[in-house]
Amino acid sequence: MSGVFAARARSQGKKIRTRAGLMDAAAEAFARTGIEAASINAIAHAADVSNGTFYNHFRDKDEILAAVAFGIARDFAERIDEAMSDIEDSAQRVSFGTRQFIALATSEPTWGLALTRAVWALPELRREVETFARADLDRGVRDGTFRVEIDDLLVDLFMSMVLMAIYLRASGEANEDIGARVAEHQLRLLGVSPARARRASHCDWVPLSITGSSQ
Amino acid sequence: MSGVFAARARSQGKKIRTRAGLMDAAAEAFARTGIEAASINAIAHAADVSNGTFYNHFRDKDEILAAVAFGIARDFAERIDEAMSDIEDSAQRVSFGTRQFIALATSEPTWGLALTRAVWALPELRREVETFARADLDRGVRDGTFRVEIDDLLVDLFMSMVLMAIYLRASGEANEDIGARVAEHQLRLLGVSPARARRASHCDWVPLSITGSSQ
DNA sequence: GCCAAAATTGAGAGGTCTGTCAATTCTGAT
DNA sequence: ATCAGAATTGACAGACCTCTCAATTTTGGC
Repeated sequence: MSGVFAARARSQGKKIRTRAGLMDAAAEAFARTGIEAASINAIAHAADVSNGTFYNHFRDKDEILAAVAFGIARDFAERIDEAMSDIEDSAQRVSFGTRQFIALATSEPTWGLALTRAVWALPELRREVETFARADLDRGVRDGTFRVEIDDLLVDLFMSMVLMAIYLRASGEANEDIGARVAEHQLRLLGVSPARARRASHCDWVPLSITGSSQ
Repeated sequence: MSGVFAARARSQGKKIRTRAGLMDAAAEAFARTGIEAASINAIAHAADVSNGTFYNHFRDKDEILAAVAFGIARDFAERIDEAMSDIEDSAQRVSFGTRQFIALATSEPTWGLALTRAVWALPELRREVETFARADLDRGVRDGTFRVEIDDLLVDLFMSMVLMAIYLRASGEANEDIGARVAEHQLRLLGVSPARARRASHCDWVPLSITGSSQ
């Protein structure tokens, strides 16, 4: 029942394993109660260490929040990047990225919610995720698939749409096709024809899942 | 230097004035430090009353949060509704609503930020604002201006775009034309032609402002 | 101006949280 | 197996927070 950080650190030395356990406990607490309400005492207790040990690994809550959030974001980006390495069509790449990002965040709600909460507390995290997303948007403009100028605002809006989708999914207000529907809206926003937007976003796919792909 | 709730309650009885002072102080605290970090002690102190007085008006922080957030949202909705009573064109109405909402939230950043923070804590608040926005979307579908089906997801996405715009504006990352640009993206998403979307969202207008219109 | 009712005050009980540190236990290189 | 250094423990000081309540001040209808 240990988390993803711990699973990945299983073969490492003690210090790294303890750190990973704290990060899993923190992600779980951030997701369940929100960042502010998660106390260091509670995180340490959930990780089965004393509270003093927390301070041997992190200076304060901000530091573990950054470690957790950037760790999750980087992990998501790597998985998605790898999974779409063989997709050439820009519209397909954008819709695939959106769908997979939402699917990953949903397959491990702890991570998804922790991420949506952290984005507003860590502007740098938002920029890092957006840089990742922007590559495929620029690509689509270069090859003529998209007919709008890609600027910071557009990328921010895409981000806000994905965050809303993760929130709706995690709170039970939306079902699993929300990723495809958000992707379709995004493609229309990019100037793709309605027919092609629908085709590119509702095609068959294999959703990634955190637990599934690390095994 | 007192806030908007207080200004509006100036001619009322003492109890109402004290309550309004607490609500202004709370909005200010929620906007500056976030909802969780704002303590009741600090709110009472900022409102120049003792902490015991707080409990004479509100049961706890949730109750004052709801009062503040619904108060702001209702105020925004009324002002915008009135200001666009003579606009007939559906595309114009939608873009006007978006622009004015962002302009109002920006003209009083305290209110704008308090609102964006409260939306995630009060699902009922989000639904109320969305109901207000949805009327013009449905109208546009009926009269043939918009060519997409309006469902809950679409309205949620519009909301997320507006919240992102308010956040960017309040954090200094965007300038004042962001409202028009967001409105333009929204119209394109609704199936309006790019040319008409641009025309309807970038036209001349008179931005509302909280302080300005109550005087 | 009077005075009952309403509103406000502020001290404090009881609770939680952060961050520290001396004492203890564990780890892994030899 | 040994042991020096690394990691962990848990009690605790100091800070802050919520909510209560008896005492005090203010309000506004007459």
